[in-house]
Amino acid sequence: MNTVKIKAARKPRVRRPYHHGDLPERLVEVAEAVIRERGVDGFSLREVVRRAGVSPAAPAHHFGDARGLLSEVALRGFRAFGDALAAADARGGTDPEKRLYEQGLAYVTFALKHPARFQLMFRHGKYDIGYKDLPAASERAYQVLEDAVRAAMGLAAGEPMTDDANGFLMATWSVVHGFAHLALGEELTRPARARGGKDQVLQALLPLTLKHLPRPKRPR
Amino acid sequence: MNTVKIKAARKPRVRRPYHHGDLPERLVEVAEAVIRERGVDGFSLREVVRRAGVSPAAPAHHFGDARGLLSEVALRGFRAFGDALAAADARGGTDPEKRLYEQGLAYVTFALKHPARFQLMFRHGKYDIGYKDLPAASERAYQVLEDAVRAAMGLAAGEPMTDDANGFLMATWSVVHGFAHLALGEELTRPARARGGKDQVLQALLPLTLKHLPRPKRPR
DNA sequence: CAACCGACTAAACAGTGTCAAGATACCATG
DNA sequence: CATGGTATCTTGACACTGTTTAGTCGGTTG
Repeated sequence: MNTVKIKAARKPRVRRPYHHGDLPERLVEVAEAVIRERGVDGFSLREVVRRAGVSPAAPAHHFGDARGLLSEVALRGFRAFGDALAAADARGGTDPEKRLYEQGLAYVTFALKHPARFQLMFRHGKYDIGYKDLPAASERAYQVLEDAVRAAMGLAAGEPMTDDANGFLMATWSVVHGFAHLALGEELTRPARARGGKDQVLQALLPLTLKHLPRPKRPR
Repeated sequence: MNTVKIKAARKPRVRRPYHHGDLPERLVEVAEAVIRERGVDGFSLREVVRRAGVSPAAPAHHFGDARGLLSEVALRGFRAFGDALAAADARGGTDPEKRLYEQGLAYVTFALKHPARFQLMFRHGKYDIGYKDLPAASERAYQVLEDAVRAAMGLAAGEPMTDDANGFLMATWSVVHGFAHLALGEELTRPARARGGKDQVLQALLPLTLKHLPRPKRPR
């Protein structure tokens, strides 16, 4: 509500906002709230501007179009995602298998705790894949996984990935990614299947699944 | 273009169509073509009626609203999907591991050969989950997988699924489902990662990944 | 033949994203 | 301190979307 207007006499070069405090920031927050409540498909730029109390054309100058705004949201999602994976990796210490397990746990946990972000991140077509340093943020999250895989397969940092390592990586990634999607799609909690909510999925189903994470060094 | 009008004097009870040959059928075909070309998000009911040459309100009487039409498309997708999995399962013969491998292959192949269908099927919110016998069709596809898992884990048909069996099932499902999603999202074919198109994914990356399908009976 | 009914059209409505003009508030400069 | 200049935002409009309402047509049936 209150627009901040104080503290204008610091440095002359700081780009201070306008009517609205900091509209771009506010728009991103509101956009995230909207997809949190209405889902990625339920997103509406007009709903965002309505909540932010500005005109429908206001976001244009900052983000271009709706895709631009969603790209910013996705970028932040990838940053937070990469952070979560890196933290989990560190939690795994020096044991490659533990690092991968922790990453898998964190992967699914992130997806279930921030479903809107996660679903947007993997819904190309809703945002611009090349937006600002989104490619870097996305690639960084990927690298966290690849590094742990390299350690598990005994590959140095510079060495090229072998076919085996790539297969191992893709299988690991696929398990956690697939589990996240299935859980978010309520596929795992149908009446005929196991029941329970998100907590049950995370605490019971996920560990049962992660027992079957690929193990390195097993030929044929 | 040509509406079929011949052969009207068969049986008096057959519900014969109207202006348009068979509009419901035509709408489903066109709808599938639209999502094939424009993606699930690019779907537009008005584009469908435009191509079918009817008014925007025409689908209402047959399918209610747009969700209804997409539900029918999804239903057919699940039927074809279940058929493909069952055929692959049969191809696996009596070896449980082979049955699961073939199913995994078929799962991803279906996703890459019919991306529009597949993506719609797993995009709840775009269609009605309880539409007609869609639940049955979806559950049937699931059962094909569960049956093979039961065989692999040595469980009889009536026996309840154990935690181990469920974990094994979810892990298997997650790998192929995740791989399909990653492949469709172009995540596996980024410049930094492995290159190549769909064929390369199916022929090179997928086998590398399926090597790491969960193996039954491995405790801890 | 008349009445009926399912299938479709025509027209309209509210909602969407985006664009072209214009107004406004801040900024640096004279 | 006044004065442009410019980034920021508003207003109004446009084309598009899905859905509803009322009406019309086609074919069958009593």
